[in-house]
Amino acid sequence: MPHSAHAPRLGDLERVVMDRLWESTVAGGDGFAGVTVREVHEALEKDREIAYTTVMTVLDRLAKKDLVTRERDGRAWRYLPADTREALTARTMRRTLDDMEVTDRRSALLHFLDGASTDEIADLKAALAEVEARSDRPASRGARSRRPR
Amino acid sequence: MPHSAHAPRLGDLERVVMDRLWESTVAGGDGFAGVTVREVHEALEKDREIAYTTVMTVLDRLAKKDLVTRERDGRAWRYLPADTREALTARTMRRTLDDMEVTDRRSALLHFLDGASTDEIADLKAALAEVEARSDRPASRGARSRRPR
DNA sequence: TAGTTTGTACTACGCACCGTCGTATCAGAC
DNA sequence: GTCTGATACGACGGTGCGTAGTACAAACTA
Repeated sequence: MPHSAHAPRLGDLERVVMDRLWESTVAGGDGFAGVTVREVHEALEKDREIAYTTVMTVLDRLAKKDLVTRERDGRAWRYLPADTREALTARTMRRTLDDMEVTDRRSALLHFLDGASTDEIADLKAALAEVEARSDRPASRGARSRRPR
Repeated sequence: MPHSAHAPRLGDLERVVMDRLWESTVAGGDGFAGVTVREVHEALEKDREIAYTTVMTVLDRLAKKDLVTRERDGRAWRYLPADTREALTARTMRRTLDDMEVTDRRSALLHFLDGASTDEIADLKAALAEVEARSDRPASRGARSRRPR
């Protein structure tokens, strides 16, 4: 198992920038090749005053943390989220669970469910059903076996 | 929804100290009234060199973050973990899930399960069964309020 | 081709958090 | 009244993050 990189904590601005990248990913659809610093900056500037270089620094740090990747596009870089929001969320949750070295995992999960809405419980059951279906038919590879590296 | 207190991040030493408190809680059993700075210090000193006041500072900070509570005992304070390891773990996980504002929670949970062992899946199912049993018999009070020690 | 624009790279500053501890001080036991 | 065990308070260095300036290279443009 290729134990992926940890999931570092996100600062407030880092989070806003990630939000922006994720948003662009959705909007951009399949052939999405990332956004430039300028694009992120212009988007953020609609809400608050912020320097272009600030955005650049943040993007740079996110890249160093492997939360985003980047590809050259002429002189500029195009930044892409390394993971979906959902994958990063899951990784962070998992890291918490692993790091805390709980002795009674069932109890921890119980506490977790304690704070869950009925909607969320339904989501969880759906997810559970899905992994089970998956392991029932391990041959059906393709669509779902794509791991979010 | 009454969004409970946040779950601040733990530093390395803070974590070690919490570990110690939790350990004492288990060992101390029911009438456990907390440990003193001295006791924590003596325990930590077995593994590494560390000043008494360092331990005091850490305990103090943990108290300020409401991760531990303290009660007077003569001139000294006795410190107790505010939550079990399991409860804190769950709260931290929940916080991640809530804060990340996932649009597709089912997908996030699916990713989460992706990293789970079969053991863990079993734990999760057990926990799920438990909350369901609980909500099936909402009249059976006592059960809900009895904390899973 | 010289100036303007557009983009990055590098450096820096202030603040908050955390590991680390020293010093001051205070309440009791002798 | 001094000694001991305890706290309170303050401080310093490192690191992460928000913030941005400056220096410099490439590409357009007049």
